Formats: sequence, structure tokens, C-alpha cells
Amino acid sequence: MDKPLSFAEENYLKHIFALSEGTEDTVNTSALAKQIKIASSSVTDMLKRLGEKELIDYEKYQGVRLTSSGKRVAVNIIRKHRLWEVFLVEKLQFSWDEVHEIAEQLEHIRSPKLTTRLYEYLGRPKFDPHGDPIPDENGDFPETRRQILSEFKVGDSVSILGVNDDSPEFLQYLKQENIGLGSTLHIDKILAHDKSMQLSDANNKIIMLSNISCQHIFCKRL
Amino acid sequence: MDKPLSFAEENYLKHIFALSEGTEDTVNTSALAKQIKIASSSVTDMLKRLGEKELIDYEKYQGVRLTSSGKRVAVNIIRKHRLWEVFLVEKLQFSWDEVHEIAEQLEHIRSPKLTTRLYEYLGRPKFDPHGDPIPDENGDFPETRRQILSEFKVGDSVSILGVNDDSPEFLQYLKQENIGLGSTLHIDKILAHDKSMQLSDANNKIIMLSNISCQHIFCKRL
DNA sequence: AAAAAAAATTCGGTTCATCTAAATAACGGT
DNA sequence: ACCGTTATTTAGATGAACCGAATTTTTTTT
Ligand SMILES: [Mn+2]
Ligand SMILES: [Mn+2]
Ligand SMILES: [Mn+2]
Ligand SMILES: [Mn+2]
Repeated sequence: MDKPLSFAEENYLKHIFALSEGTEDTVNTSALAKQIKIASSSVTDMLKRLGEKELIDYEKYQGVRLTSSGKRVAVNIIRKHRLWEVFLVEKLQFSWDEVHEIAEQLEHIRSPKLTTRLYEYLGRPKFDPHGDPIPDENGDFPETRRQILSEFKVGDSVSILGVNDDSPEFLQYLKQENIGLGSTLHIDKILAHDKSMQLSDANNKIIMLSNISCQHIFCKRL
Repeated sequence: MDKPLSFAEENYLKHIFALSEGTEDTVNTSALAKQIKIASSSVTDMLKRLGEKELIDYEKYQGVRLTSSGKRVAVNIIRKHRLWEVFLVEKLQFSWDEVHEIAEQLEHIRSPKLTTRLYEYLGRPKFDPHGDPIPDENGDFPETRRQILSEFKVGDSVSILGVNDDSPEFLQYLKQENIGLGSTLHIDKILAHDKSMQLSDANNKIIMLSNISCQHIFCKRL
């Protein structure tokens, strides 16, 4: 009985993976409950089941950690999610903010051959429309080192992929300067004395950003 | 509470639609049970639920018939199914026999905008890779009158889309003559006295088919 | 080291989608 | 019109995935 995993199980694994990125720590029940937006009693239920299937290591009250087989599943879901996002943006002209919800559905389509064909069709992309790395067929993530704005040179045009610092202050500041995800900026000059950047936006409005600010913004060259 | 329909509900509606094509009759429980490969008691259960949601007209022992709202749902599922099949064949180079299973999954993806974009991307196709008609955005099916081989003329090249008669004998016969779905045939001549056709296949092998046989084969011109 | 607070689990329910076995209704042939 | 066969529904169960309330364990604070 190699029954396929349910969508629910796949989603739990994906979220456990997401929450354990960075830290070596175990993921705790309430963090998961919050992330998945579900009662923590339900999470406990599911963790028991995933534990029995050896997709996670779980001992009550001890938090949870993916086994290698659980990780394999999680990474595959993420791979499919991000490939479909690329498809939606590149081939069907969706904008970056519309694709996540649809990819939440498409990521559960089960057909290894489809995944492979899609990957080829899209030209073996390494990053999704939000700049997130797409694991390859072996589950290996590309060198992710996303470039920060301060690494670019005068004359480059970049588009904003995300931020490194999601504090309310910083985000408010960016919003006030009219910088958001997807914005396009051109680097006019870099002041020698403090490495601050003078940029112009799509409307040719001039924006000055300190080097510190520039280190908190992920971009890609256009 | 406009909760979306479950996949199971969508599938029942789709199968009810399929079984009621052609006939004006109601669809009966056991036909459905056989088609969906499920116990008929389970079918009865579901029919009650679909009846309550006014997706079907159902009275016990009386068989079942889609309401207009049920038909709308069913046709939309069929539209998505067939569009995805076109995508898989045209864009991802799948062969006709591989796509149905994957489309069974993709047909349940919920995003009207995705359906629309896909439709445009594929060039508003009217038929799927098996020659089945694709309903348009209003649920109207294209004039389906699929052409039968005997309607073509000398000099035409056609590819086989399906058959009109799925009796074992006939299918065996075609197989023996090396004619299958997707085969390409060229019409060399049509004999005047009995309207039988002399065809040549991809390997230039000559095949003779009676007019009766030709009336049982669906084709499209290449 | 207690007490208080927070985190996690257990317990008892619910809904959906399925099953098998038993009961009932409809149908077809004599 | 009756009887047997077939079709259909009912009854009773199960497992997945969720919930809220009560309980237990762990952690933090006094
Ligand atoms: Mn996403
Ligand atoms: Mn998901
Ligand atoms: Mn199909
Ligand atoms: Mn389906």
C-alpha cells in the first residue's frame, strides 16, 4: 500500500520545511499551527500520523524535524510550486502577486514526468518570479546568494525582489519612497564618501538610499 | 458559505454529464457506480448531497439529471480537462495516451483567470488531442460533427482521431492493419464501384478499407 | 521551589467520502 | 397478477481531517 500522500500531508511537510530553514532547531507545534492557520490540536493529530509514516521525527512535547524522506517530499512540493509560478508568469503573463495562490493548487499535481517536462519547457529556471531558488531534480537548491542592491553598479537597472529586513519601519520607509516588490530602479550614481545610491524610478523620480538600506533590498538586474 | 465543491462532487457531475450525452434519459445509479468505479451505495449517498445543493434533480429510484447549475459546473470541468490535454500535447510534447490521467488532476484547479489565459495561450483550441470538442467560455460546444474517413477526398492526408465502433473485431482489424490513434494515412484512390479506399501509411504500406470501415473511423485533415 | 503562564496533548465531536451487508422497490417474463 | 431477478436505497462502520474544551507538561517568573 504505497498510497500517495494527501494534500494535507504534503502541506504540513512543506510548512515544516519552511519553518526549519535557517535554524537547526526543531519546529514546534504552535508555530506550525499559526503558519498553517489551523488549531494546534489538529496539528498534534497530523504530527502523530506523519511520525508513523516516518516522514518526520516526532516525540510528544519535543517538537518535530523532517526525516530525509520527509524532506524529499517537501522539496519536491516546493520545486513544483516554484516551477508553476515561473510558468504562470513567463508563459501566461500573470503578475508576481497573482501566482502564489494558484501554485498552491498546482504544486500537488502528481506526475514526475510533467514536472520534468515543465522544467525543460521553462528552460531549467533557477529562481521563481519572487527570486526564490528552485531545487533541481535531485532536490539541490541553486546557490541562493541573492544579490542585494548595494552589490550593483552605476548604470544598472534592477527590479526589487524582496527585502532582508521586514521590520515595519523599514517597510514603511520603502513604501513612502514608493518602492515595492516589482519596482524598477535605475542606479544613477553612487556617492564615494558613504556609498549611498542615487536612483531613479519608473517616473524618473530621484530616490536616495543609504548603503545600509541598500543592503536590505534584494534585486535582480533587468 | 459558497464553499467550493469537492473534487469528488466535481467528478460525479462530470460523469453524470458524460453518461447523459446523447440520451434525453435520466442517468441511473448503477451506470454511475460502474463508471466511477465505486459502490452504488456510495453513489446514492452522493446523489442525495448533490440533490440538496440543487446541482442535480434527484428523486429516489428515479435516476438523476443535471440541473442547469450542475451542467455549468460539469461543462467547466470538461473544458479545463481538455484544455490541459491540449497544453500537455502541444506545449510539453506528451503523447495522446499519456495526458488523460494528468488532466484528471489538472481539471480541478480552480482559477477562472488561469483557464482563460490557458485558452488564449493555446490559441483558443476547439478540439482536444483526442478530437473531443472543447466548450467555449460560455459552455457552448463547437459544432462537433467529427469527420469520418469516408468524407475525405483523394490526395488528403489524415490522422486518426478515434473510432465510431469499438467492437473488439473492428479494433482487432485496425490493429492488424497497423492503424491506431494518431496514425497518419494518405488517400491514394477511391474505387468508384464500392467507394472503398486505397490508403498508404507512414511506411508507404498500402491498405485497403471498405466504405463501411471508413465510416467508422474519425479523422482530421493534416 | 512554587506558582503562574504558555505550549502541547488528549478527549469527544463533526463532516465527507467511502465501504459491506441487509432491506426494499422496480421490472420482466410467464 | 405473481415471482424471481436486478436495481437501488438504508443501515452501520471506518478513516481522514478538522474543531473546541479540558487536561497535562514544560517553561518562566517570582
Ligand atoms: Mn509561492
Ligand atoms: Mn499547498
Ligand atoms: Mn481525457
Ligand atoms: Mn477528475
